[in-house]
Amino acid sequence: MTPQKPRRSLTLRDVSEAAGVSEMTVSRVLRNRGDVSPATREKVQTAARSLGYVPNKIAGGLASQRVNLVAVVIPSLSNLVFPDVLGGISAELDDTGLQPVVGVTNYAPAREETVLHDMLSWRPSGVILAGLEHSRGSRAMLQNAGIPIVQIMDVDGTPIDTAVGVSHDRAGREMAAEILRAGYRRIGFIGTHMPEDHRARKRLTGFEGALAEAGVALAAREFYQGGSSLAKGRELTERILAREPDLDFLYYSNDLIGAGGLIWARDQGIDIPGRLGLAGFNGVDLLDGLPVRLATTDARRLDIGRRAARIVAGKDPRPEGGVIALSPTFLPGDTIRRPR
Amino acid sequence: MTPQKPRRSLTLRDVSEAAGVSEMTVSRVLRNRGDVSPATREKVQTAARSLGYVPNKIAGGLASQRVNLVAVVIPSLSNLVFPDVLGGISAELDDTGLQPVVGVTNYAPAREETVLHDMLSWRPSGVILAGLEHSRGSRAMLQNAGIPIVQIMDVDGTPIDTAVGVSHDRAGREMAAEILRAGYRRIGFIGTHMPEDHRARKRLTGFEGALAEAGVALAAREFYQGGSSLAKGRELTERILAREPDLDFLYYSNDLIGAGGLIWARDQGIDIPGRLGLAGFNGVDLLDGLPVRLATTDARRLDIGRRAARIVAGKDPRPEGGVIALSPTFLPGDTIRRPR
DNA sequence: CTGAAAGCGCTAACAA
DNA sequence: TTGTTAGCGCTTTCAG
Repeated sequence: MTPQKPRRSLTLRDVSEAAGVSEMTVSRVLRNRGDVSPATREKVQTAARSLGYVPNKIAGGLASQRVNLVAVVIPSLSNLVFPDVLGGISAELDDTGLQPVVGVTNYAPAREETVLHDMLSWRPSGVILAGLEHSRGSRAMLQNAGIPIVQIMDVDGTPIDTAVGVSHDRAGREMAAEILRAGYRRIGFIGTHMPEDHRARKRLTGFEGALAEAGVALAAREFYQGGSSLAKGRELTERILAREPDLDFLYYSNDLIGAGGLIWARDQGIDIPGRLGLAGFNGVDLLDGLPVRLATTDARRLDIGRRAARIVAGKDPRPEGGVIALSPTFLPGDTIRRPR
Repeated sequence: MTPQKPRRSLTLRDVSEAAGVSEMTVSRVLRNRGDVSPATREKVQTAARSLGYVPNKIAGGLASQRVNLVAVVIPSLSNLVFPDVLGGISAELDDTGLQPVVGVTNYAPAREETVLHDMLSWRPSGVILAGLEHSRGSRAMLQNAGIPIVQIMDVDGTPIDTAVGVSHDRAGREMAAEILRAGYRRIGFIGTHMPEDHRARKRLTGFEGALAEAGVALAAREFYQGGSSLAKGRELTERILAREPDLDFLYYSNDLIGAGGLIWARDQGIDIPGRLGLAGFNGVDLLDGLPVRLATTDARRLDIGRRAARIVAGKDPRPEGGVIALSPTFLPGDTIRRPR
């Protein structure tokens, strides 16, 4: 009942001997495979439990050539964004016997390649990874893996196998349209300076493109290094307005710095959204309790996680053309004037 | 150079044939084990790379009885708290060849047991898990695993093997002392109603204990269900003050709801910290950009992750008595009066 | 420095 | 319904 700390772990053989049946029968009981008489089943379960047997998936995986792991590769955990995606993935994987295993790349392609290599060496049943841009090496590994590969978050590009996400170009364009419709014209942009954050880059490109089509140019831009935070948002907002005091709108590359800017601007007594409008990106509900809600675009993170997981799990078929494009949805909040 | 999608993955044998050496030699090169002549090494590496060979860790793990995985089991990812712990763990594991694998329990003991069972079935080299309270089944599994087990976050109790954390009882007591020293006397508490959040419970117990020793009783308390958010903090703060308008201090069970309360109170024009003092718990730097910094206790999350990882990795020895108690540190912020 | 043989703990496939 | 046999792809061990 209370086994001592064993020198080596228990094997099927130990259970088999304790229960007086073959290893194969034990294996069947423990996996609910094949027909086993209720009596034997009971005997085996009792034996396994009382010994404290924990099956060895390493051996099982090797024998069955099947591993119930799904590799999930994302750039960052501290991002407020990816926990939501993971939530969606876990929720859909929960009843499939598949288990997500998370790897983090810190937006570094070389690290992504290492992480992928490590995860593929466990022969997972599928891969979910953020983004459509990857090193040659990473692409080669993924192509050769012979398992479902779902690239998430972005659909502006060509997937290796399947992509589930939103168009960031479109998200940028639509935000530009909303801002122009509301009558703002002196527009500034504040974003991270990360060449590897392709989605932020695509949003900016789309944003500027749509402005340009309306004959409007970005009046100022401010970039920062390192992670996003409220503090960074305050600081950059102060700086950009010091340089260009007549800006009437600020588009932030994410909600967190946007919220920092919003808090600062309110503290300064700036009339929002009258004198100055603000918008972020993501739709993180962490910030819901602020006295004023920041305008933003919902990046559909939960849905993206769910749909990706459903494909990997085989619940949904691979879509026609390999792409599932969800619609980024504009959330007006309180920081953009209602257009007349 | 550009292999087609293979029906089965490549094996050592494929590389061995391509390079014209034994599988054993290939294995040696790929693991940097034993002596191999530079010429052979080169040949093998070229062959492996050009084929796009990815080693099979399932087979390797079975043969070597060694798996470079560390199971990390935590209650939640969305908590702002655990990403920091994970950061500390990753940082220390990075140069050890060990890889963290994260499992999430949602504060449910039954789920914890399942997650542990699943992770142990991969025969990891160690386990890091949050908390000292576990089901009988979980404890039995951990005791029998025969690998280092490090319980983190808490030290108020008896570890299975090793514990690294802060005393939440002490954190609560120390906060009580600070509040009393600053002259507050009508003190309210706002916290989550989670029987399984033992650390929050211990903080409250310590807090009330220290108040009682000074002859002060909690004047009001308010509990909530579900996750923490700024919005919940606003709402509960409003409610508790509606019920007990003469409270002069609010102690929150975490920074996020504390910040929600702070924002609401400032919006109401309440004088903080004069008329009302506030404090949270954790020291999450996400909130650093708020115009007023919430008083809190730094729970030493990063250090906890690092120290735990060092022990699992064998960089540090298991401490005398099995417990590493870090000091929770009071951060005064701007929401508590400076004592005269 | 390199190779051959044995086997890690389990499951697929078949036999009884 | 249960058992037997033959591996899964690697690494350990020992021999050259």
